[in-house]
Amino acid sequence: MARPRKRTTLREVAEATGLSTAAVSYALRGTHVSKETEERVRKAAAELGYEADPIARALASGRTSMVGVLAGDLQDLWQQHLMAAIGRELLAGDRYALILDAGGDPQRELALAKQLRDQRVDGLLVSPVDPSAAGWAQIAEAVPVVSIGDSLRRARTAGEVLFDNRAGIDAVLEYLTGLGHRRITVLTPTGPSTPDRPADVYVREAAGRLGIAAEVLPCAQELGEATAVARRVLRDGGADGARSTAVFCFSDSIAYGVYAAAAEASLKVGRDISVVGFDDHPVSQVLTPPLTTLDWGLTGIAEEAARLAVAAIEGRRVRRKRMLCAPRLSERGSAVRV
Amino acid sequence: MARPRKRTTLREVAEATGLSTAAVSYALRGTHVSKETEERVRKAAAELGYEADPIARALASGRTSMVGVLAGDLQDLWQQHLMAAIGRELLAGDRYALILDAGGDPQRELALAKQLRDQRVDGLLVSPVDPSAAGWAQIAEAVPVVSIGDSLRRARTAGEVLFDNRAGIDAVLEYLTGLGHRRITVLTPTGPSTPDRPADVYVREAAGRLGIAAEVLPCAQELGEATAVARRVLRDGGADGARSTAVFCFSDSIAYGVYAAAAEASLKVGRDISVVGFDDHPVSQVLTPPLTTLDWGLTGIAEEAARLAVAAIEGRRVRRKRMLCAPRLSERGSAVRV
DNA sequence: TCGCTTCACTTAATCGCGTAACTGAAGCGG
DNA sequence: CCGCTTCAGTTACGCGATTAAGTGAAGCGA
Repeated sequence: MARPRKRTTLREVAEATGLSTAAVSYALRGTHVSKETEERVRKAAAELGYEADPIARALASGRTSMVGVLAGDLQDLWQQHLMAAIGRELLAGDRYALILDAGGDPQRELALAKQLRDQRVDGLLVSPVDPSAAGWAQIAEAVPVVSIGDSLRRARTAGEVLFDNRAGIDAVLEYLTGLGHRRITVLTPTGPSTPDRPADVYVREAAGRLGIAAEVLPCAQELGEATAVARRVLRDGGADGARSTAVFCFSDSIAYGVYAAAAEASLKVGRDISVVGFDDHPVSQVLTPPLTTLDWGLTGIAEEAARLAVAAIEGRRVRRKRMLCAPRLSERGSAVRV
Repeated sequence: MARPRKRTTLREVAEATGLSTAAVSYALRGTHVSKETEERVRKAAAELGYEADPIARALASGRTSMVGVLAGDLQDLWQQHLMAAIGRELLAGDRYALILDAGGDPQRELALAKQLRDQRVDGLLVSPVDPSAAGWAQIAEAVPVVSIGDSLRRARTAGEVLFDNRAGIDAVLEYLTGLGHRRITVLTPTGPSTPDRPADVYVREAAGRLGIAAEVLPCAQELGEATAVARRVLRDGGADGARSTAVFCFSDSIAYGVYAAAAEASLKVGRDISVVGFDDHPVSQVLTPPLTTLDWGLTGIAEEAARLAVAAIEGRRVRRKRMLCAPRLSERGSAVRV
């Protein structure tokens, strides 16, 4: 039998079995027909190599078996890591994960989200660039959305996996204070529009409480730029000219930039300068010294996000739509007593 | 005007303008109609917030504006990096990149490729797990496929971006030999079925020519496993009990594992042991010491792959369907004279 | 003025499948 | 034996577009 040029359609199966297309459609779903015809249809379908066209099915039924996964910015190593984990998690549950990258652009983020919705993805996981955008509302009412890392406050989402940033910030600053640091530089990633992440507020609060000085600086995720910023920090010191003894980076990527800048300046991380990261990327353990950072349980995050999405898709109620991840300080060698 | 519950359809625009759906369809494409009606239709469409349903359009026309990007294994940091770069590249050309992860499974790889084809992606970029699978042929005759890193030898692809592995291997082994190394361990990533990558052949040839001993060992990409393998290598030495003075890793990920194992064993990379990587992941520059590795020009790869795919989609002929990337040895601090 | 082309649309078919509504026969209790 | 339910299919329509083919009017040269 020569390989068919075009794909086999439902109609062809129907003709082969002498049934109507409807009967075949029902049969393949196992409802509405007798056991024998179902068997007969299945056999014919297998012989003809029939597989339902997902596009036609999506148009008719409005459903697919795909889940959209929208990354705010795939430049960020940790997001790459997270997306890969989510993809695997969903695939394990027999759903295809379509991963898209908004490239840090809020406009594009919404455009892609709409595109995904229009593709009839059954669910949408998003690690948002701009969680406060109004556009999320329209999207969330057309498809179950699970957000990761931030609440989409203007939308009714199907679930959230959040990080207890305050706890993480407190833990790190307390840890550093305990090691004797009194002047700390904090590097926070800043996309084009993240107007409402209260990270710097938390930092200031904690610093006040602990009686230490903390200077918050924005810093891009991309390694080259992060290195450039770190270079300035290590050279120039703070606003008043005094140099920090520790740098607390809100993403491990940024911390890598600090490592690079430190090496350039012949400063040894874990001796001349202390560095702490924020999200435990796998690479962090192989640095010299290994990066002290926060472990949020990536696997758990991916699992939970997938679980929430799948539950929403299947119309199941879940007990808790919001998971708040607690950080664990993964103490390695990059921060030392001063 | 209340936000419409459902999306506006072509028919609604037609009714609003008193035209037929066909006229509207033509008008929006700017063919077949008068200037005035085109303008009128555009205005009405904008007012009603009409956007064509991509699913319906795909069913009717068989086209979308999406390109599938299939990663062999997103565990691999370099592939994460590559996929992100490709995604950005395509997005810059106004096409959506759907990134999928085969997770290193050849079966799944083909299944996902078919899924993508059925989604009517206009093109497919793939960094294959199993380039010799017969299934690629069927896929490539339904959609233009551009492969990256390996030839899909059983399929007629629209283009290829290959790496001159032999040149890379020669360059590294010559470099290491020049530094005085005579016994080198080579760690190659081995998925479930990569029967036909002649890397070890190249290694043996080069080793013979250079008069050195090279032992080739398979090694997973994942950092934990890579570290475990490296641990054994550093402890046990080669088959005859002698320890290599250099480790040549066929991916930077694996090299990171060697760094970790070396640190555990209190060996200093770039002094007690030399390490060379293969693909210049951004992180490689921030390691201590920075990893000596091969630079294949990632940006160029992403650009070229996207260019080939887009050309094929638009039916343009390209002069050279095959690009062979030459490596540049990026000499940093991890390999030293012995 | 006739016939032919061009223009500006409309009609209608199609893409491949899902599903509500209908039909005819069988089963069955009363 | 009748009316009702159930079963096993069928008919027919819808999903929301694209697009080939058809149609009537206007334009135009001879």
